[in-house]
Formats: sequence, structure tokens, C-alpha cells
Amino acid sequence: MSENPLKVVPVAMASDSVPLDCRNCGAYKLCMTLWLKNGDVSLFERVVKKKRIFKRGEMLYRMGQPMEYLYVIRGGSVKTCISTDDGQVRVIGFHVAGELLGLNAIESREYNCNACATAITSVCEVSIGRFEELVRNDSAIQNEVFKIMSAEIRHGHDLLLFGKYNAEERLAAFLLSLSRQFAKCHCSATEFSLSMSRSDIGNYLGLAEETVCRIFARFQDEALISSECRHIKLNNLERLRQIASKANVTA
Amino acid sequence: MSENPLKVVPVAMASDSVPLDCRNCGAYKLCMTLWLKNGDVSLFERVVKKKRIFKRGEMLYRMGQPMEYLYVIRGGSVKTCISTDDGQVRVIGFHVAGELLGLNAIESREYNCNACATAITSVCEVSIGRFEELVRNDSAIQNEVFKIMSAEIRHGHDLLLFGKYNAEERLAAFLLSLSRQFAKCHCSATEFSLSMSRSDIGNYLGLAEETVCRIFARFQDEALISSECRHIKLNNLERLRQIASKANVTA
DNA sequence: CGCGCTATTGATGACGCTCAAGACCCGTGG
DNA sequence: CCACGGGTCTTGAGCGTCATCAATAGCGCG
Repeated sequence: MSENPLKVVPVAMASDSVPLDCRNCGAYKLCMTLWLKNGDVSLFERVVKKKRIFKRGEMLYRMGQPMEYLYVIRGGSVKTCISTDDGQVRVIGFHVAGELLGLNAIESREYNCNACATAITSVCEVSIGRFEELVRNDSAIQNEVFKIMSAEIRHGHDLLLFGKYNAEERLAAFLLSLSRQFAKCHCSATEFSLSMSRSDIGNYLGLAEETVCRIFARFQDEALISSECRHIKLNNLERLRQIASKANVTA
Repeated sequence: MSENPLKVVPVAMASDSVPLDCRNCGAYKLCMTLWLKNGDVSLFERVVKKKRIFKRGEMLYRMGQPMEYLYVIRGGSVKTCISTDDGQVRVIGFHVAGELLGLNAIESREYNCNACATAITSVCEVSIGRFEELVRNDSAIQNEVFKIMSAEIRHGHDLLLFGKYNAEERLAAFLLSLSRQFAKCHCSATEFSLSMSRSDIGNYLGLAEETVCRIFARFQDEALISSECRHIKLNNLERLRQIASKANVTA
């Protein structure tokens, strides 16, 4: 994320007509490129088709559906998950403001997972047709797409490695990754509210809901965290990091 | 795989000077496009830098290394795996003739996993520099890259879903997927030799080596398979399929 | 106010891991 | 040629982690 080929975009030049809340958006550079590339706001606005609000529990898109839009999360939160014919479901990601969703399946033209709002969520809806045209002709955007897909592959790998760790280690790692995610969007790294249920967390980490509860309770007992339902405060990042990076050394 | 945008390549036109063993290669279409696009064999041969042989246990590339070459497997077999700082390793794939390896990290310019030959393996080594140039300028090749990365993402999802199934179900599914893989390269779908160890299989499926052995033994007892060390014969595909697709209905 | 969803905590036991020992195979070197 | 060692495979015994089942409490929402 830090060394981005698009970072040279002359922000100041454009800033007079950019919506204020776009400035901190994770897709800002992408959007700006689309915009500057074509020189006028009208195109930008044709690409970002419209803003939409999803309520808690509503689906942005479903696995297998033809891909119509990309979504940039402006606020709220979204979980993505995959499912099988026999009804198994697995949560594969939680997403917050600034993230771009729906791109991973650009080749098959079908969404390859479900995306579901876990809270009131506001998004920018980006028409895939126009976007793709731009991908084809602009190697900077092309690279941005590669980057997003690479990140997706790497994230899958991280999830696979979770299988190697026990419940405590997984949950500690999860809390730390949330901490980083919040820090990245200028929120507190040590105190935040979870938008997802215990059940979702369990599913994501490959644990039962009850196990997640128990580990939360255990962490609470040991004063590592203060957990009041979905409000979490991390009291001992150092220790959490120890646990997350293979507890057997310390415990 | 079946509906490929490159399938219109006029094979006959080129066939007089194509090496015979390229015809059945999974990367054939990709190679041919590179070739036809540029009209002469010399370029093709500059892109496919050279052929190489890896012995069992040798690494084609390592995670984190700068990406120099792509590899097309001509014969033999390769396992890919990821590892963590604390020494955990997870096998994420087994690959056979015709597969293209090393592309998934095209954006970061570093390999994002290890690739290790599990048998004597012959490959075509493709220089990444020239390849990338072609990607940038050819939307058919571009699309091919998207396709490979998409497949990687989907495969990651499949592996994650394994977590939802028990040991028998996972192994049955694994055997069936091997069966399909062999069928695809014109080998027997019901009788084949495994190139990977029990330990590798276990790691791949998220099971202990011993558990894999036990399930093999159990399948053997129930006459589902005949397993003599690494030589496997599937005697009852139907039943294996039942097990693989959620055994609880039948057992 | 009552329904449903979520969270919590307890009791129980199963599945698969760990440890251990032995068999087998193969390549190496004496 | 055989002996040796290392790697792989197999099987057994025992245990631990975590899933499952169940009951209850809390909360938001219609």
C-alpha cells in the first residue's frame, strides 16, 4: 500500500471539486486516476454510478451473480463469505471504509463470494463496464487491479495459516489485525466496536461461536482486553502479540 | 478453462515448427499467443528462456525472492507452500504437467510462495521481463493473467472450505480432485501414483500425517480404494463422491 | 410486551493430534 | 555385497482441544 505507482497524482490540482469525504478513501488514488486521466468530472461521475446505502444484513452482491458493479465502502462494514452447495458457509473477510469490493472475479464476470453489510453501510457503486475499459487501456490501473488481486491471494494464505494455530492464538491475531485496520482509517487502535457477531468471528477463524466467547472471557480474566459485548478495549498489546506469534514460547 | 478467449488461435498455421510436446501443454495457448503475436520463433524462444530439470526436493523458487522467471511444468510434479516467521509451513497446492507457476505475485515482483519439486521435474523457464511487456500491451494475455490469478483465489477458497469437513470427507475430496487432475492430462482417472508424501497430503488438508494414513487404511478396508504405498486405485468413485459431498447423509 | 437474535457459561465427549515403536524402502559407503 | 542410516509409512495408545448440546440471560425491535 505504501509504495503506490499512482501516488504521484497531483492532488492539489484536483482538490477544488473533489468531494471532501473522498480524501481519506482507500480508493482515492484509483478514483483520482480515473478522473484525471479523462480530465473532466462528468466522466468520473459516470464511472462512480451512484452512492447507495445498505442496511445491516443486506447483500451487496452474491456469489455466482453476473458482476455489474464494484463497490467502494464509504462507511459502515461488510463481511464477505463463500458457500458450498451443501450449505456450508465460510466468512473470508471483514471490510471497512475505503476498501474496494467485487474486483476479485473480474475475469469470470461473476462475483466469487457473497458480500453482506454487517451494519448500515454506505458505498460508491462503480459500473464495471466503464471501469474495465479503463483497465484495458491504462497500465497504472491495470497494476492497481493486480495489486488488489494479489492482496486477496495473500489474505487467503494468511487464513490458511490460521489452521496451524490454536484458538487463543487465532483470536489474538484477529484482534491485532482489527487494531491495525482501525488504525489505518484513523480510529483508535486499542478501543473499538466490532461490527460482526461472535458467530461471524468464529466462522472466520474456523472456531465455534462458543469457543470465541470463552477465549474472550479468558482474555478478559487475564486483563488483556476489556470486552463488553461488541465494545473491545485492548489493554496489553504486547502480550497479545506474544500470544498471536506462537504462544508456546511464553505460556 | 474450457471457454478460453485464446482458443481461436490458428493452431494449424503454426504447427510445423512447434515442438511436439508443447501441443498438450496447459500453457500452450499462452505460448502460442506470445509467438503468433510476434510472428517469429526467435522471439518465442527468447521468452521461453530455457528448459530446466529439477530433482526431487529442489526448489524452483522461494517466497520473498525477487521474481525472475515463470515456470511451465513439462513433466514431473511440484508442490507449492507458504511459511511463517515462526516456522509453520502449509502446503497450498500440487501441480503437474502443463501448469504455469510463479505468476500470482506479478504485482509485488516477489514470489509469494515456495515451489518445490516432489519428483524429477522438467520445466520451461520464462523470463518475467519480456513476459510482462507482453502483458502490458496485449489484452488477451492480460486476461489470461487475470484468469490464473482468479483461479488461485478460488483455489484458496476451496482450501478454506476444507476446514468445514472432517478427515474422511477431506481425503475423499482430495482423491477425487487428483482423479480429475490426472484425467485432464490424459492419464487414468482411477489409477495413479502419488508424487507427494503422506505428510504433504496431511499438511495440505490440514490433517496429521498419521490421520491421513489411518483414513487411507479405512478406505482400503471398505474397498473404496486399493492403496499400496503411493500407488492408488479408486474402486468406488460413486461412494467416494458421496463421502466427499458431506458424508453425514449416507454414513 | 413478547419474539428472536446474540452472547454467555456449563457439561460432555468425539475427533484428531501427539508420542512412540516398528516395518519398509532406498541410497550410500564401507 | 551387505550394513547402515535416514526418510517414509503404518499402527497403537492416550490425551487434549475444541465442537456440540443445552439452558439462560440480555438486548433490540417491531
